[in-house]
Amino acid sequence: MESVFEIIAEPNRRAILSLLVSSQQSVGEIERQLRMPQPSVSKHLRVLRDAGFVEATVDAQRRLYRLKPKPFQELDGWLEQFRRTWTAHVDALERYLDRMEPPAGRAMYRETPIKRKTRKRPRGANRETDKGERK
Amino acid sequence: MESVFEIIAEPNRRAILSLLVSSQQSVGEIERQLRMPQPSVSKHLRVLRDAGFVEATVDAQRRLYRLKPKPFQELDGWLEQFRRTWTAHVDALERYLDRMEPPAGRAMYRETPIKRKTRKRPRGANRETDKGERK
DNA sequence: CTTTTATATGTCTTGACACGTATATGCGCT
DNA sequence: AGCGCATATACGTGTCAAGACATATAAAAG
Repeated sequence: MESVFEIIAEPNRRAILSLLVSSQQSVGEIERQLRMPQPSVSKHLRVLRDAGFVEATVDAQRRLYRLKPKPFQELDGWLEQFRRTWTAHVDALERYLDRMEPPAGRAMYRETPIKRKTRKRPRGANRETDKGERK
Repeated sequence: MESVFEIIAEPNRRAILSLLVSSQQSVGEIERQLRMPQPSVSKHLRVLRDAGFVEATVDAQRRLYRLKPKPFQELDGWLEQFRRTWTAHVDALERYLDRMEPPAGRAMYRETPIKRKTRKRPRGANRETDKGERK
């Protein structure tokens, strides 16, 4: 469970993180606000701490947890590569061009001779492209 | 399942998504580049399709998959709430502003410092110890 | 038509993980 | 000392999803 992606896949963990946005919180406060059993909270916090999402300072018997930025930056960095995919009109243009021509100069390292007798865009509607399967 | 976070928790799915950044790819191309069994690719693509990460067009017997923006936007929206937590770190902010110059820009950085006093322990705080049933 | 290519889906197994419950550790107070 | 509060951890259990393998479907090539 090493990757930041798996960490935030858990809804309760995301809830905890969102709680901590406003300010640092103790385990008990999180427990009350999320109405979640304390062992659950502690365990999730443990995961979050190990992953670097939060850190805790000791205040007597309680621990005050607060956010740490690095994993979020990592997430943002990953999202970065997709950003131009959705950034407004540029995206539409690119997709349009992509559809017009086969990936020519784009070849990665695996070049497969795609011989295509019939051209693309078969006239028939694509049925299973979207939903219904079941044959 | 079904949340975008769980979708991208899977490393192979993230690999597929990253592959599709450059251009649309057929299942076979993905299979070869990632060196993973074809049924695996198809299954992951199925999940990604259902979640709206990708869409496919039919080209004869093959399917050409390409990215769709919405789930990424959703992720970005979630990250938004944490951004001020790390905007103290310069490079992330820079990288972000780099992409944000066009008109219709959406405000992303706020300078409202929410400073919270660390609360001292509430004496005799009577919380109702809600024992409500969990989900 | 038969074979080959491309992709989808079904089934079964296995392993990870989240949860509940119980218990342990630590601290402050009287 | 003992008690109560706050948090952590250990254990047993059920669920769900990913992988492997086989098979189904569909279109193209021969």
